[in-house]
Amino acid sequence: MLIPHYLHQLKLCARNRTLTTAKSLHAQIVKLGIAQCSPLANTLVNVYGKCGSASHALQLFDEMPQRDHIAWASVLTALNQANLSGKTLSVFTSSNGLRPDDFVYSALVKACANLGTIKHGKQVHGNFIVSEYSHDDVVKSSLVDMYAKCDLVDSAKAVFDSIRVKNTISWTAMVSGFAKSGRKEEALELFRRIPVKNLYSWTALISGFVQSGKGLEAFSVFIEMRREKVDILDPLVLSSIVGACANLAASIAGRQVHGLVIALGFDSCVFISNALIDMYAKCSDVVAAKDIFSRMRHRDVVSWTSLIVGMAQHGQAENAMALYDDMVSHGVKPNEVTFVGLIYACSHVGFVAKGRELFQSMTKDYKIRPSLQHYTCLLDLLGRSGLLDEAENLIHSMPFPPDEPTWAALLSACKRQGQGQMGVRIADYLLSSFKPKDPSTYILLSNIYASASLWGKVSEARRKLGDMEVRKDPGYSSVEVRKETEVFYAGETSHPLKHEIFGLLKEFEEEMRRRKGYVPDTSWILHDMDEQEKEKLLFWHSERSAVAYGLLKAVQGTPIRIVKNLRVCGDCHVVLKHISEITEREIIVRDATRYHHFKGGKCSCNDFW
DNA sequence: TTAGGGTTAG
Repeated sequence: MLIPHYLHQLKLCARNRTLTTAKSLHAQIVKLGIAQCSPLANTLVNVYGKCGSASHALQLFDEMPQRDHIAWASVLTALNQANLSGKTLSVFTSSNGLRPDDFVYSALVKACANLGTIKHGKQVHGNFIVSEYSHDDVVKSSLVDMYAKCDLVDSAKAVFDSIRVKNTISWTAMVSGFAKSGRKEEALELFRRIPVKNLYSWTALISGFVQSGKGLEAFSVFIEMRREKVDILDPLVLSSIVGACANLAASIAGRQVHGLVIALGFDSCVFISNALIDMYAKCSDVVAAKDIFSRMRHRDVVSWTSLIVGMAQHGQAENAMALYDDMVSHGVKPNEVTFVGLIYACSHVGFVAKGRELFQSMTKDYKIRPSLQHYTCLLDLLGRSGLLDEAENLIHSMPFPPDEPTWAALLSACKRQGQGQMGVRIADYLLSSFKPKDPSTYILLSNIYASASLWGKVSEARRKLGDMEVRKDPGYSSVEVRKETEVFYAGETSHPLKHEIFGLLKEFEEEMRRRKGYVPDTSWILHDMDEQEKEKLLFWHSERSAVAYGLLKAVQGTPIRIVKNLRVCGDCHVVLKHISEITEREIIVRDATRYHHFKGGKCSCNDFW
């Protein structure tokens, strides 16, 4: 009677993740001398895994005099659950020829999925196919998940089609694969065919859409889910939908979702609070982000990092540094994302020594290998501070081939520092052998050639940009005024308030020309047309109409918040600085890559974008 | 004993 009793108690521990109770039960089992009973030992391994203690599971496994397939499957699963899938594969390899059963196959496939090692994954799949378990639907479900996680959605679909009895789990794995890879129609079609949907299926579709940048689609599915009255028993879907608000910079929707989070009682969940910090920061409301952070009772590295990155992006470098010191003194270890934020902050205020120090500390104190992004951030910092040779040396010494943002960082540094010769040398290389894909790189190239009077090359850069223009999205900006969002497209002249908007912008332009010596910088327009036409295009850039509308309609004294799909051009950047000074209003613009807080004639990006 | 959904950069 003792053994069934302990098995029952241990299963309760596994369900409730109570490690202390598991340890005390383990001690009693040892004292009673029944620890060698293999169902008990295997269940203990399993419980330790579920409670997140891989070391206990592994120790127990090592001490087993005999190991059956259940023991192997339990320890491999425990290692997967503790996020140690590398160890899963090495423990299996050390088995010296264990023939996997269906359970072991599942654990191995999951390990490959977690690690993203498709080479191993295909090997395991091959062995599975020729094994006596080759018809097992559970293993096939994990294979669907593995291929989906490794971006081989068609392979996932092939395995999915071979599953004889599909259940909600296998359907969900496939829906998740399609949604994450941006295959919207297939994801939706498959989702509609799921006979019994649960919260996992809805979450898979919604989060997949968010991850593939389809925030609006995610929202419409979420609304449908609410309409269907699906019980939100756990908060995972909420963190995804908060993320959708963040990516869309949809602050009104974001606040509503925040309200829902509170109403459902998930506001003390760390994951959700982290997502909310990020959402408020991305909606340019750093005060609200700080408020969420300060109310949290438990914070993890993502909580600290989200706020540090938010501050860095909004030009609050000193605050970001102070928060980092605070984080370290709280004993929280920074991760690779923390350092991206910190070095980014340094580059915006020109803290060269601090940036170099952080870059070194990352490797020395925290054993984090710098990624290409860390190098690009450091390169930005060096280039911006005029240390162009050091920046170029860094490009040659880094252990990665430089990508387009890296070259763009060096090029824009050359332009800013007036290093025409170096700029032309790099531009020549890019144009002849690199094949940039970002239109803004061609604008940069064209500007560099123009300042060196190399007109032939200017037109070559323009021609290449022209070739890709067909695919370019039309520019638009949105502005939120009194809980309503108004969208303006570039060149749009059909708005009901067009006369008021035109009048206000004309007034600003005249004042800027008279008092600030403003001359429109038409080098940002690369179409072939006369100067007057170019100035007209600049005048109707969507962010200007949006700002004018905001100034006409928003509550006096409140900041004007703009979200733009493309990057703000250099001329609009100058104009918005002037407008913020003339009107004494704060204008906050989130463009495709950066945040700009215009206030009193200055911008938080320090004219670096 | 095995399979599905979540947060920070870009």
